[in-house]
Amino acid sequence: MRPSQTSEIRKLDLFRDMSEENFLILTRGAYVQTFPPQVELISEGDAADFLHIVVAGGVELFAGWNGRETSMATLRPISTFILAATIRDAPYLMSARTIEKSRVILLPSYDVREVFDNDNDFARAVVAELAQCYRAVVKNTKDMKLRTSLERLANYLLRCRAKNEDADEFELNMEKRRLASYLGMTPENLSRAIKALRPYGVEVEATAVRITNLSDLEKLAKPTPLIDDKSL
Amino acid sequence: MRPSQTSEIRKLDLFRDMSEENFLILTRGAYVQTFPPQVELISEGDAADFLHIVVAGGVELFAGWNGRETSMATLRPISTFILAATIRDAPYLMSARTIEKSRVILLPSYDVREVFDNDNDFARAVVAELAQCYRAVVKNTKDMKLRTSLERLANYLLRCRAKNEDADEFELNMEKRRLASYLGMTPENLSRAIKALRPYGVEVEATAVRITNLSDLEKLAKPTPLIDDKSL
DNA sequence: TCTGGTGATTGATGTTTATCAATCTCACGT
DNA sequence: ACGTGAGATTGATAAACATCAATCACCAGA
Repeated sequence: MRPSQTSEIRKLDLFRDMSEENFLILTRGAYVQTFPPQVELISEGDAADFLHIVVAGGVELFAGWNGRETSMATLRPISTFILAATIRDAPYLMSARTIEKSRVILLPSYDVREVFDNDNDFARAVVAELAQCYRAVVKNTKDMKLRTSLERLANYLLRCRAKNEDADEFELNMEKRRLASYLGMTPENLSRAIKALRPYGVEVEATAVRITNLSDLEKLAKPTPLIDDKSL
Repeated sequence: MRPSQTSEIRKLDLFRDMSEENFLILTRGAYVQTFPPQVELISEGDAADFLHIVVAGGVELFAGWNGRETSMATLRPISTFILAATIRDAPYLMSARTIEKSRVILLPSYDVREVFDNDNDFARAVVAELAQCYRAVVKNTKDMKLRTSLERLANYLLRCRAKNEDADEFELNMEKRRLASYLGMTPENLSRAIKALRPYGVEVEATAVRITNLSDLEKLAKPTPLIDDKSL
């Protein structure tokens, strides 16, 4: 593994405060691989052999049961995934696939656990990361159980807007079928929900979104930091 | 704080490997309080001033939005709750109320974070706990998004059966209205779902459940460790 | 023992959401 | 330019689920 290939993950909160020595242990057995779109990187139920890090492209986490499938999250660089399974040495609860051409770093779980056992700062960084992930999933559960699909879409668009520096025009960064699955609805229902938001000042054309009446949309969406604020 | 009142939490994974000295720091400012039923211990949005531990009774975690409310989890002794908020010094994402007369230990978040910063074993124990909680919420999300309400009920009953040493007769340990909310349905819908499970060998009378045809129920429920196995 | 109140159940009805089928759109390779 | 195919949209229908209203069952307190 050439250092140049792994140095870009050094700035992640998870690795920032780690000694160079331990970082080398972590990366000595690492792979960097580039995958085409739609490649299944991991399958739920498999042993967690590697901690994955997307450094370019995009990765979808999804889960299936009884012939059904649902999108759980979309990861953009630079993000780690399945840290919990790696640390606990437990099977993956979710599958992962590339959604476009992507570069992924794979750190052997064995090495991650070794450094975790010996590097106290790393252990604390893992806590911060896991606590963040945990809270994100709790917020997601609240979104799912407390809101209708129309309200979920409205709030999703407001979150996108916030992520784009409060720009009233932005691009959806995923296919509508995947967005629908992420929001817990069918593609047909998403189409209709988008039309239903037009009276609230939302114009969607292909992947381009324009919000023309923020206050009306917010009156419908009723966003709250306790569900919609990513940093909280 | 008399040691006798806090010694019972010593056996929790979270505290088991901690030095006596650090345990004393953790508990020197602790409160032990007994609450009647239906007392709201914490409200979502509040600052996380204490790490809570139920040592007797029962506590419900719930969340609200826009006049709606949903049950997120039921905690039985001995369980900690809102560890993530305590560690991150962030506001609670969920509220908590007693569901019966309960005894609760409150450890000041400030002390928890102090010990967390100084005790490496405790930091690792926190990782284990958070990873477990994270995976539990992910499983819950999969349950919600991939299954119908009938399937969720069927699998819930199978999980109850497993928790009761695979006994085919057991008691529901919560009110039906709360179970309904936890499962993401209305009380009326739960009533009908229970009736709909009768052809699959499920008899429910008040809180008493009897499973008379396990294989039929399992054929409907299709349980999977990746959603239903608590230890995984 | 009565009685008030809370939760559970049942039936009737309405809303939301999924499913199915038929286009429609558009990027892509030939 | 011309098909081709995957995703998106639309309409019609069906299933799932919520709501509303009316009992019913039960138990804690007078």
